[in-house]
Amino acid sequence: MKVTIKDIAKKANVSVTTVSRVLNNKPDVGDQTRTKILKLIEELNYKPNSVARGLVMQKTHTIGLIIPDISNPFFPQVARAIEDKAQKSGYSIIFFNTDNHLEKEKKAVELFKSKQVDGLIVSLSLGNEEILKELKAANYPVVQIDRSVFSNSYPLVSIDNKNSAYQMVEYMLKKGYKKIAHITGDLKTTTARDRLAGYKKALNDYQVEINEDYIIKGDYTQQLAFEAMQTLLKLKEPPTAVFAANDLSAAGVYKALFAAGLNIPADIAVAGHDDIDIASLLRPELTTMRQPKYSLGEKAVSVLLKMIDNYEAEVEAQILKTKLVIRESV
Amino acid sequence: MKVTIKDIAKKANVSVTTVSRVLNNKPDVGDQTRTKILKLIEELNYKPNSVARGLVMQKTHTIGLIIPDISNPFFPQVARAIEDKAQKSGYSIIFFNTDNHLEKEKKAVELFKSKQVDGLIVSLSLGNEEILKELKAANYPVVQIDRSVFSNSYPLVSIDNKNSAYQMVEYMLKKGYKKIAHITGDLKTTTARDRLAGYKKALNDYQVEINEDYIIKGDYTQQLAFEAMQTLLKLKEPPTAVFAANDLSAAGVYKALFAAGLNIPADIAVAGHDDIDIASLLRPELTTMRQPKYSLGEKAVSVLLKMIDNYEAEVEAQILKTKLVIRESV
DNA sequence: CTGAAAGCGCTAACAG
DNA sequence: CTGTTAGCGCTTTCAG
Repeated sequence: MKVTIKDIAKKANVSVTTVSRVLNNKPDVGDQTRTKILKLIEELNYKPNSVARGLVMQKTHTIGLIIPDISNPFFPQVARAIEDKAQKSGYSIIFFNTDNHLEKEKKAVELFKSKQVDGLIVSLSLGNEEILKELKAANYPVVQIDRSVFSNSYPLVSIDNKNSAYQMVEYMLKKGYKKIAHITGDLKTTTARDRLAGYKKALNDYQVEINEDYIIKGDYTQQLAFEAMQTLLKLKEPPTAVFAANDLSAAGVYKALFAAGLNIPADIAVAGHDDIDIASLLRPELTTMRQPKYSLGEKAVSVLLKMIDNYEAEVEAQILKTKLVIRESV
Repeated sequence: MKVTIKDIAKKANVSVTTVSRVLNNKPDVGDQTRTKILKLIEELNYKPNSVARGLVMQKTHTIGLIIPDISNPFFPQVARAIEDKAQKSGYSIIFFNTDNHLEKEKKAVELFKSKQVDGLIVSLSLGNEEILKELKAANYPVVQIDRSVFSNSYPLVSIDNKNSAYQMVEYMLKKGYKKIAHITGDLKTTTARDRLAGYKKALNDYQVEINEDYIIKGDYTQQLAFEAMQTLLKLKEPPTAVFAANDLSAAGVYKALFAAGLNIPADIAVAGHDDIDIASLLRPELTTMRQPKYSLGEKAVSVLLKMIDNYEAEVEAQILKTKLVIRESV
């Protein structure tokens, strides 16, 4: 059967305490005893049961990750960074996909609490401020990633979405485009709202009137962006450029444009946001704003670990920089 | 502080045993007592500690997932399916990236054992048969996904890679291509070896001589495929078609071809494998073999759960079908 | 229908 | 330097 600390103790003729001491590299163990025990551990291939350890230590060395969808190309790199960083620090990652579904987000939090994870990295939807309030009241370590649903509660690791969108639209404006449409992201998220705000601000600052027909609601998916673009094309006066809220949406725009026999950027210019892998693979290559996806993940973990180690420590939001990546589509 | 079963018991003036009974929906509890306890649980917002439960039940309702890299576009969909299916069955997923690194794979297994996960879904590299043998000896529930490193030990959920590659090459052959090169995947994996075998077999069956210069070792990454294609182009007699071991490699091939000012498929035809999202986004759209990624993940979980529930149950390998997706690149 | 007692595997005072 | 004791939060006989 499974070998436990007792087995080691018995075979070594010592108490479990002593075994526990060598397991945890504590002093106060005779050299002879120590080596004897170490040998036994080796021989019997004993591995401490971390569930038992977790129970007494009140610490599981596990982090819960709550994201909308790991198969959305933005998240794998973030998740990879999170797992890398966690791995290095001796933590494991349990992940949970929510599809931005409020009920699933709640379920995830309950699950993680019952699993006694040491902290949470979350990307929630607007409407779930309650969750964070409760967590906060219980002093649970949490960091928000990508989007914030309740900014004053927990540190956020993200980018300045408004400014990032602004930069892109400004670039388009400076290129001479005036009829710029915007396909939004899921407006249940702060990121989508902020990008929309950035788009509007840029137009305002450059004295270009905002045309509500040019703002179509999307949800960050290719499919909806495809349909949005079709709507845009049916306009009396179609736009000459479109800023898609993310690259996946830009890909949907590409498809609609190709289907209509239009050329990018000659007929209509297209910009995206995020710089996911496919951006440089699209033809023409997509002009977009690069998010430091890997860094976001790393930072989130380091901020969280700081909170875990010392809840009182001052942990600040980390707003990383995006970068305009000029390629061929604008 | 955290509310425990004891707190509930105390407030309800009953023993913890009774509370435990209602927690687990056991009979033999008076209606009055039950409702009283239920009310208290609600009021105090009590959630059972699953670490403690896991310790006594010897069951954590957790599955360990060992994959090379979640940010490789093939895996997110698989991972999503795994998490979905697990979630539905009350299990959580801890994931671990190994980069096909033998040491990391070992570390992952050790970690998961110490965490007492109920089972493992693994995608390992050749050279780590030992791991599986040990696991097997300990009767640990494991299912291999995508690739097998030790076929007779544990069930494999995957596709018939040899046959799949064969189909693609056969299609190219029938299209009239004779000078077909192959950029392999990472030959530390069975998938890459099988695809290579399928490629060779197709050429043989169609009496096309195998030209070793046309077989370039890759590792499933875009970068190496890019370089491989450059090598191919320098050949005295460059190929007229190339079968890349996966779509990511095909993307690398695209880049090299574009850089050389060549047209696809006019100058050189390109085929991939897997049908990841970008395949239909590339221009020209990529002809490839579709892997049922989501199904692979689902099946892996259901096979594993069967093993967990009853280790003796006969669980068979699941070899799913791939599908030739003809688009524009061949 | 209910409770007392034991124990899952481990750590942590406290003695000696 | 080492062992005894208690206990983490929960489930499970076994009595009553």
